[in-house]
Amino acid sequence: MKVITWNVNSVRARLPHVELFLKEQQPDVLLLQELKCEEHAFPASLLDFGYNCALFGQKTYNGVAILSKHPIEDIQNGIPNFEDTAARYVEAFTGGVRVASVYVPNGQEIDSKAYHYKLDFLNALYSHCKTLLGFDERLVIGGDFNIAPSDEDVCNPAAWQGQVLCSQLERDAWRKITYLGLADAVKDSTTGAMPYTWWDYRKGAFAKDDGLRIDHLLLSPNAADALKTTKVHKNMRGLERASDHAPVECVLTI
DNA sequence: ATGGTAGACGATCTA
Repeated sequence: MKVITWNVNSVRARLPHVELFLKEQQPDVLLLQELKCEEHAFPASLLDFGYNCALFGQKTYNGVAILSKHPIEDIQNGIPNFEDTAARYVEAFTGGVRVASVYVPNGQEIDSKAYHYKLDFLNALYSHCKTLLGFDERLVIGGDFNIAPSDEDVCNPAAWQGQVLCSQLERDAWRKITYLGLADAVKDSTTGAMPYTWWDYRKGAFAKDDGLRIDHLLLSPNAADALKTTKVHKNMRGLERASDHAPVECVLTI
């Protein structure tokens, strides 16, 4: 089973890329973030590729979805027990796996209101992950976490020292979630340099490979036992009018 | 302390 997560930065602006990607990669499950549209505005053509969809949309900002070749059941919009006006989390059971598409808040500036909202969101995600792990299912949580877990995940750590995406409190929150027993699929299957998943549109960051690894796939023990390969589809970031994020893939032997 | 780019949207806001 192939599961891929991708922050598309507007699904309508990225329609040709997403269509191309579905055709070429045929993922079983595609977890999307930053749709930037409501459900009625989601491009129907994407479902013509043979996908079912669980969609938690929002106008202008945020919006997350699960596309799956398999039937989708047990859909949950938003993190349970967390008040949030933003559409940043959708979860469902499909093809024998529980999957979630998560778009963690960016945080804007250290100590800003947005930063504390990010930490609150991560704390709620931690609590919910603890609940989900109690189900003892195969679980894949994919998304844009807006956290580079360590300096190995940053091309230029000095420039990002203490900044949002790299601050200690964010990394502490990440560590707390993974220490529940969730595997960082890409890290665990990578030898040598970590692949980046996001490159800023500004200052020619992609051309310089000045990126960060902030999009992740977290696997429960049952899913991690089945992990075969991972891959970052960096080529998608190099296209004209690309999202600033590349798709991140894992293949499970189930 | 701001800039650089992108997207939605129609002046700024988020990233």
